[in-house]
Amino acid sequence: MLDTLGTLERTHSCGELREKNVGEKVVLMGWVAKKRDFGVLTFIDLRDRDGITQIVVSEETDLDAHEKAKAIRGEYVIAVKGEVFSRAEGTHNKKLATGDIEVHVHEVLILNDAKTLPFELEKAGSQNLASEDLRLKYRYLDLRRPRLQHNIRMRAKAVKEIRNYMDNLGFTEIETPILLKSTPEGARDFIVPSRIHTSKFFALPQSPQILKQICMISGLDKYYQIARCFRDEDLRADRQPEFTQLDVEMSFANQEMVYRVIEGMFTSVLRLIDVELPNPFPRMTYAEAMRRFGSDKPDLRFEMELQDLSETLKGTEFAPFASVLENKGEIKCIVVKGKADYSRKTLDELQEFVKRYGANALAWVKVADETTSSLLKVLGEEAISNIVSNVNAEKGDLILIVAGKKSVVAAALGALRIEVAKRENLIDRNAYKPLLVTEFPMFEYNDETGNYDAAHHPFTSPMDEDLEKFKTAIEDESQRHLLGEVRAKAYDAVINGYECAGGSIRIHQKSIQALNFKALGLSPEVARERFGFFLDALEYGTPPHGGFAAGIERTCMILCGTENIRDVMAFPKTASAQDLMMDSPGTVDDSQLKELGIKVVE
RNA sequence: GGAGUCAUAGUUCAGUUGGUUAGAACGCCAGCCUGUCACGUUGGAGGUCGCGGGUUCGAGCCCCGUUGACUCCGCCA
Repeated sequence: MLDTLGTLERTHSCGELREKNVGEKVVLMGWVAKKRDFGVLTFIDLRDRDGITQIVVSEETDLDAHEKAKAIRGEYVIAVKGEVFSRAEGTHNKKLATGDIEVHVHEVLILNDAKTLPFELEKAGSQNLASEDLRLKYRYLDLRRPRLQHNIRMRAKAVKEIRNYMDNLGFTEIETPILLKSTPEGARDFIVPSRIHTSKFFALPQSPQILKQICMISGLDKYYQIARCFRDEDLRADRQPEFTQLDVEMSFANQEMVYRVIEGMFTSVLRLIDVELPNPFPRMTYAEAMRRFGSDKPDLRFEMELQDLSETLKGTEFAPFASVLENKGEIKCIVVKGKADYSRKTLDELQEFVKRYGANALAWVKVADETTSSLLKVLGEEAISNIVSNVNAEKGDLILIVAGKKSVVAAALGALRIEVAKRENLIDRNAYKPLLVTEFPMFEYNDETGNYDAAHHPFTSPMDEDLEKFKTAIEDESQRHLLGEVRAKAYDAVINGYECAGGSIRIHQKSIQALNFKALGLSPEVARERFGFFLDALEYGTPPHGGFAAGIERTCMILCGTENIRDVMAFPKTASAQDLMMDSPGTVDDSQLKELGIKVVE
């Protein structure tokens, strides 16, 4: 028979009692984390959100309470009444915050029992957690782990800090609809059928982009929102189909003003973990980031920058390299300090690794008394020694070389740089290195369609310096390739290699917007069909404006020191976008479908 | 859409060259135990080796397929 709570109230949490509370009568409630039974004496580790307190029940002094304690099992929910005692000398537990005291209990209430859990929450002395699918199925149990509880609370603190910060700067929190209209470009939409308008569909927002711009046209001036966003795309360790952004837009703003808001926001949030970010953040153009790090989101916690060998190898007779250089490709490398002793097996692994990014091969030079290289036969000793001296490699270093298309070399070496840093433990876990990446390209060439797509989104403003180029490329068909050179007023904030925020200054003049649609290959009719209301709005006095969106989960991953987005979300989905606890997505009744006018085709 | 890794007791894992009755630790159940906190100790229960097919005298192990989890490429304006 279970006990009832009645009017009993907790006096303390399980994490707060200390030496100074000795002698106090207390009531604690929580879950049984562990029971240690000594026959006439029983110890219970009682856990709640705040910590663990040791409970002692003795048969000698409290026969009834002890009888009850005997029946208690793991994860039972109990309430105890007792008195705080200082622990006897030699029995203090330094591993517990409450380890200097214990509660001697004279009354035990069993508020609820519990089945044996399908997995142990945390095995003492072991890092091994139960498999992820099991923990996701029983997410409510996994969430009992102190680590996850800490992360969830850290996330709440971060969001609260962000609200304070934005509010102090005079921004207004504005909610925008979750039921919007589908637009075909960008990510795939989640669509929602309408019962009232059979055969018509809403779409969930990929982001509130257009609506926040409309807010600027409305004169709301400074908008922000902690906005849920939905994208029906494949997942990654840092990507979920629904996620949360701090979405910000401001009027009469230039890039510098937006940068200050971004810097201040991350600075105030990182202070939650006692980290002081530099002010201002270091900056790098997109071109420089790609050149030096092979990535638009470089991790600056370690060096190992990419170095260019194209000049060194100019005129080489080695056909693969010669043809790469002829076709405007690149030959670049990274120097791995002191790793000339890498085995053939390791180098093979790394070669397989870069092949994923489209590289044909990974060449290497081991600098030693007798320098060896996979290229020795084809390039000759002199060329190898030129490479060694031009990249400032020293004895004991390993040079890893990739040749190919610029984009492939950047992707392969950029990823290899991180892979090697992880293998060699070169990343300082306590370092926090922010970076503003600026001057992103306005367009990306699409190999499949032969079109230029918006690199950021179709409302991004070109840089003033590139406006002429932009216009020429659109007006003169033969100069279309210039689109690839136009830079945008677009920027990202990167911390420790994670793209934590991104944004742009928007186009606020209708004529430029029309040109941009033309550049993107959107006919006026199609543009009107998709964005007509927005184009209309642009005509009624649109202020210059811009903003950014910051990923709440990625920011929290950094705050919590985890590399997995599921660790900072209460109810995440699996890599195949399922919820194993609710078993969603699921089917719906035929009657529901009928009402919506929808037929499922098998 | 593609690739890789993994799947054996409730959990985490081991399982030799394909060969008798598939093991360990933790957890669970029962007993003993007055200072534990990874309690100790005695005993016990617990297995469709993810699923389907194949090779073989014989498959946890080899082959094919499939499902799921994770990671990556593509994708993510």
